[in-house]
Amino acid sequence: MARAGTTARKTRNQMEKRQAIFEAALDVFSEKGLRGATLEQVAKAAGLSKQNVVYYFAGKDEIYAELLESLLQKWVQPLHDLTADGDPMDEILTYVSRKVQMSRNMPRESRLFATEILHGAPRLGEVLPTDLKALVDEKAAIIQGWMDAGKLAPLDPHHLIFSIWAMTQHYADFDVQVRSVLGSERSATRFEDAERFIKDMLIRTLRP
Amino acid sequence: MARAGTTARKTRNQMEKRQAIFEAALDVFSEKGLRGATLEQVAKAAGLSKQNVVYYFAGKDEIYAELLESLLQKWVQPLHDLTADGDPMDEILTYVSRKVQMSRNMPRESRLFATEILHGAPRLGEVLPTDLKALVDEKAAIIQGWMDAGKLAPLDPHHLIFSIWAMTQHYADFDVQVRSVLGSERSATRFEDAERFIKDMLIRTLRP
DNA sequence: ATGATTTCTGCACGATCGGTCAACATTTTT
DNA sequence: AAAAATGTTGACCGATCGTGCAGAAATCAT
Repeated sequence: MARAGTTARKTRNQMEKRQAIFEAALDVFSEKGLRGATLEQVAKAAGLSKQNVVYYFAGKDEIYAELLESLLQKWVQPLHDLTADGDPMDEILTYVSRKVQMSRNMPRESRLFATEILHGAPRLGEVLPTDLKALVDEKAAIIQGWMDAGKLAPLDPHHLIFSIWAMTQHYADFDVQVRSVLGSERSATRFEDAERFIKDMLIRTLRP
Repeated sequence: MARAGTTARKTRNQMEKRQAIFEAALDVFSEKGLRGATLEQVAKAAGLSKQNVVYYFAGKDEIYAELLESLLQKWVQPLHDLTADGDPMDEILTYVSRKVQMSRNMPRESRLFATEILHGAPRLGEVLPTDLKALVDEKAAIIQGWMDAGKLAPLDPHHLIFSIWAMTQHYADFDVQVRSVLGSERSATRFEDAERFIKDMLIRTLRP
């Protein structure tokens, strides 16, 4: 057959190889960007030949696009899990915890999205003003409800979410800078320190 | 002569052309990244031919390196201007103002540095652990002094500076996302709203 | 075992990019 | 005005990259 993946049906082997390519692509793309990375670097990182990679994916752009799409869900999951059920402050601090945890454990994913958005999000342009906006609006409404009920200090919920994104992701995206400024000793505990700092800041800010 | 710029002496014309190339390079590099941008795109944006650009600069990498270096000073100036002389809260809020202003008026510069650091800062790796660290340590010591004097609530000054960087630069680096989530109406006032939000947050946080 | 299907490679094309060089044009200097 | 220095362009080269394709190799079904 000409190429794998032309049909929706995927064998076990195909899934594994595709997964290996995804993993390699995440490594390479997050470090060098889409345009800065080469197919051969991805292939080598996946332990395959360049032509073999093309057998499993139509091309470089398709790998990148599918990788981005496959990570999107996981990336916004913590915000999804913020619900109106729990205690307001707890919900927000738990969200911060999970976001810091993601910066620590998934820095490649963070940098991948950061680079994409930084360059204008040409491959996310469709989903940002629809899905992401709807999600943020929904959660902002919940937070607004808490504020209206006097359970949190009144602040703009959208910008509150932005500030949490910014502060938490900063430690993944700009890790080199953070480590350089902190020095080698303080760098060891940078994520714990960051989590504590951000939580302290939000507690002081949001306390009614 | 083989090339301009081989000697340190620069004529008026050379300075102007080099400036035009810098301006064009800032446009192109901040949007596409170093590897994603081509010399011809820079040349076209500068109104010159590709060969003519190479006449004024040794090559693409040199343009990028010199551009980065020429912007570095301007980029950290606001932090330099934070001194122990003024009122603690005023100094910090003024710093926030200037950083938000830079995100609004110099988004290309912000994205240029963001991309560079995101990709490991291979061309800044020397200056981050020395100059930048020294600068941040100095200002962190000032803030720490204010906290010790009971003029500000006690918090980690380094992470305080990181959080200000993160929140303010977020509105330049991830502008597409911010605008998508806010929608067209609310986007119009995003920088004013952000400045107010961040200041409110810091006032509540740092109030002793 | 044998034929069909899947997986992988060798070869190579076309395009693009960064950079070189010689020649030509313009400006400045004497 | 002549000469020298500076500025600009056209033609081109080597390298790299993404991709297509024929066919070999391996795996699987019968």
